[in-house]
Amino acid sequence: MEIDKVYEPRRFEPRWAERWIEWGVFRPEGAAGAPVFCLVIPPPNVTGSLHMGHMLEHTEIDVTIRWRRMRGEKTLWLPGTDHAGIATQMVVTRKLAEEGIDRRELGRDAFVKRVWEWKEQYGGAIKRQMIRLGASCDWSRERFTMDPGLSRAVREVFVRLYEKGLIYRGEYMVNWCPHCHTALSDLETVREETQGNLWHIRYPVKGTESHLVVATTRPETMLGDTAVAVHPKDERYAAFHGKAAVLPLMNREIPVILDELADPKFATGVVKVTPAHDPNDFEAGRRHRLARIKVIGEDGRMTAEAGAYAGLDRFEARRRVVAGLEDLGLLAKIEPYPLAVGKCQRCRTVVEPLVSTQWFVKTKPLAEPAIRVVESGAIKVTPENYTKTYYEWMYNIRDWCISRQLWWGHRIPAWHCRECGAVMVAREDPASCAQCGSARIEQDPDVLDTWFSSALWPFSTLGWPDETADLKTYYPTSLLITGFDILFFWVARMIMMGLEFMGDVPFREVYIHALVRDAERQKMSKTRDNVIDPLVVTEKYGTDAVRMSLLLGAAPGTDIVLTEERMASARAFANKIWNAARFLFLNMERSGVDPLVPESPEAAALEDRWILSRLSRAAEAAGRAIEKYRYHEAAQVVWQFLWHEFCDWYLEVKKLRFTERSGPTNDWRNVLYVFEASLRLLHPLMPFLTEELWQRLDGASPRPKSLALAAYPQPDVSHTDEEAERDMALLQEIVTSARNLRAEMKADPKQQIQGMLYSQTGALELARAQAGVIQKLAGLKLEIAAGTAPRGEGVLRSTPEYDLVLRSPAALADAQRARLRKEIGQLGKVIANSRRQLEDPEFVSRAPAHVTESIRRKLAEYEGQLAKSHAALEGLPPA
RNA sequence: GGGCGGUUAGCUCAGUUGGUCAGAGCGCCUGCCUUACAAGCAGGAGGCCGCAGGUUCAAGUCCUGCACCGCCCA
Repeated sequence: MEIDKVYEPRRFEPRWAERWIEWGVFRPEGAAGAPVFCLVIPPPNVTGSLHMGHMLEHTEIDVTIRWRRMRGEKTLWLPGTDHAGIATQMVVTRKLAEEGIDRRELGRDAFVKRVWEWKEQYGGAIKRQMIRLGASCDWSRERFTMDPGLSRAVREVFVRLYEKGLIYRGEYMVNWCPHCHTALSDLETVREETQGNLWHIRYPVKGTESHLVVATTRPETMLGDTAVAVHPKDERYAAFHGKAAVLPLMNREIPVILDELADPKFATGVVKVTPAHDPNDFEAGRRHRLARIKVIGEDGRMTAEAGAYAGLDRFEARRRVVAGLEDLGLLAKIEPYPLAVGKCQRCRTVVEPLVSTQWFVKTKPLAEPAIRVVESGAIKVTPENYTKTYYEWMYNIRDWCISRQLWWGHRIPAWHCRECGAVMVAREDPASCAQCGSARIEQDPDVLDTWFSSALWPFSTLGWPDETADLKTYYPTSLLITGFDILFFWVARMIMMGLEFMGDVPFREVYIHALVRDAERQKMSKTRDNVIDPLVVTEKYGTDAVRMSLLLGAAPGTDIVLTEERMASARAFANKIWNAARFLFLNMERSGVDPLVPESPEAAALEDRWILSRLSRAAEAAGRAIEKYRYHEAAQVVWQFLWHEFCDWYLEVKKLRFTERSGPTNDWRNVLYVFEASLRLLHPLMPFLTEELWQRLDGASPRPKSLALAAYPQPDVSHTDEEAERDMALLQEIVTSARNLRAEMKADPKQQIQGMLYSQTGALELARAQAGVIQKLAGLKLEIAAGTAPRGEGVLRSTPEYDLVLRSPAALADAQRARLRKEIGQLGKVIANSRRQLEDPEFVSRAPAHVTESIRRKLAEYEGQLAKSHAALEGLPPA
């Protein structure tokens, strides 16, 4: 059997990625009555390409999915992408601009057509990448938020919510991005700490010689001021109640109003009120029935209302306004002031709070049941801490602005009658006005927020509003794995929509994964230029190694620091497994054994009983860890088992038993059995390597075409063998102490050394039975005797179970003496500790028996060892 | 301002209900090209578990305060 000397994943990973799909391995199967497990992917943007965050998310999902599948569950991972309204429109607009085409000249329909063309051409990148990385999704069920079916779901939901009064249209203040030229939801604006100023401006008070000084971070908005507010209880300004101020630069008279908007403790305690350009002022404006004067337009330029400043960019207007005030001597002072500026999540433009007519979802009624399902545990969130964040947001939820002034997306199914002004919201496009019969109706130009369609994802992807078989089988889905950054954007909204339209939760569990950071603990981002491209490192280290390096760090609630060193070490692990396989295959040939895996082991030798017991425990621990999203633990358990138990000890012992042309002995059958089971154990974590190796084995009886469909190793009580584990541990200890002594006496690695082992316990029998193994692994010629070691024979290691003595030149006495003294010192400390505890009557009377008992036993052992160490020290020739 | 989290070996982190739990990987030191693997093998060093109190027979583990760091929301 041919096998490369070094693990080279590039040679087989792409092949398996394709074959798994060809073979239909990832379609949900499972015996009748098998449990169903379904997970819908957090849909990546069609515009995007895969980054490390995706790879982590997909790896965790894939581990879970593969493990469930191997457990025989009917398992579905449903993939797809969302249409990313703003991002995609921006990308295509830019591309058109490069061709010298203006989107507006092109027109809406032609533009949308171009976006679809673009999507067909580039939108497949994510899918290809996912396939390459082995994501075990059922691609036959791939969905896109703009698919006809999902679009129908969007429309149905919109109509139903509208009919129920949960969608309304109105003039409100929204976050407006002057660059993307659309309204944004609160969540789509990100706050950024910026160094700004607090400008203190004097507003002359009419009919007096005095001024009111207002402080503002946005002086240009003063052009739209329609009031000045002071706190009703602020005595300082009592004299100004009922007066009016004269707005500088505009010479407009504006009232001094009493409102709690003004914080007496902040700056001067006087605040200018601009109802058209600030959310708080907007509310104050309503309370006091103030006019709203819009001085900044949708394009970020000053409107005609801004008088002399009309047409200026808003930031230029700011400079001019400040200069103007200065000229008038009305600028009291400029104070540096840090502030959190709202920016567009997509393009980083400073958002402008603007009053405009938008569509909103009334969220309170939807939020209440969504809070309850988490409180009641109908949805279990891991790590649990995130529930607090969730509640916090949900209790203070605000209405959701869902209209976007874009062309790419689900167009709002509302029609406006130009004759009578009626608004119609309908499942089918109307031909005429329902109220006046006029044919002069026009569809609302806006589209819906992409998250509106994403919120329906767990059921729209399964066929809703039709009652499809998939919907019946897979809803509610079992689990959602996603990042905390979209807890509000997406998770909360899916819960609300799922409850409203399916009458049930969209998923039973949510696992929130960590963030991937670089070596300096920085978040990976394009702007920081510290991203590790998954496909690049996958080429270099192998997909399996990158997966493993992510998993090893994936402890719940802990961010992952990812470095290439980690990937290199994971690759070393893969290489180790690869070479273990290579060793087996080469030796099989030599021994004339077929790669035929028996159905059950024929445990005979100690190492067989031991490894089967360890395998059973590893399978149990790995499964339990995956189930609890403790991926780091699963990875560690499997790593430890395969490398440090299977390779380091089991194969090393078996190596001694393989002889040429031996044929299929029990040793061989057991090795093959354990190796095959180990590949199954490792498969969810490292699918490519394990599949590649597994395919080179045959089964004694028919087996699935892919390892992905084989059974995950089950914990097997008939294989757990405490005695074998104890004996093997003792054997390992004997070998290790012999190697340790050899190192201490600086023995030539190739030199066989004369040794004596004395024991008065069960170790005697074990050592006699395993003498051959000990001798070979430790490089000894060993004599075994009952009793304890006599003095002064050579270097000694003594334990409660045995004394091991290696013959050595007297010159080594110094090294031994140092070691023994150190040992004696350490023993002295633990003995003193144990004694102190045991002499404390409180401890003895209150601690449970097993604790005191174990300390008593240990104390006896320590004392015995101390005596032996002393004796050995005295037996040494004088220094 | 409100909320959440972190502080354990040189680095990155585990440590599930308080009772030998002081651990892993990487790095470091020593010796080995032992025909599966130098991406390896064998051996080893290294930690008052952030600081100060408290609860308990017993505290990385529970409570309080403090210090520093990070994140979210206003």
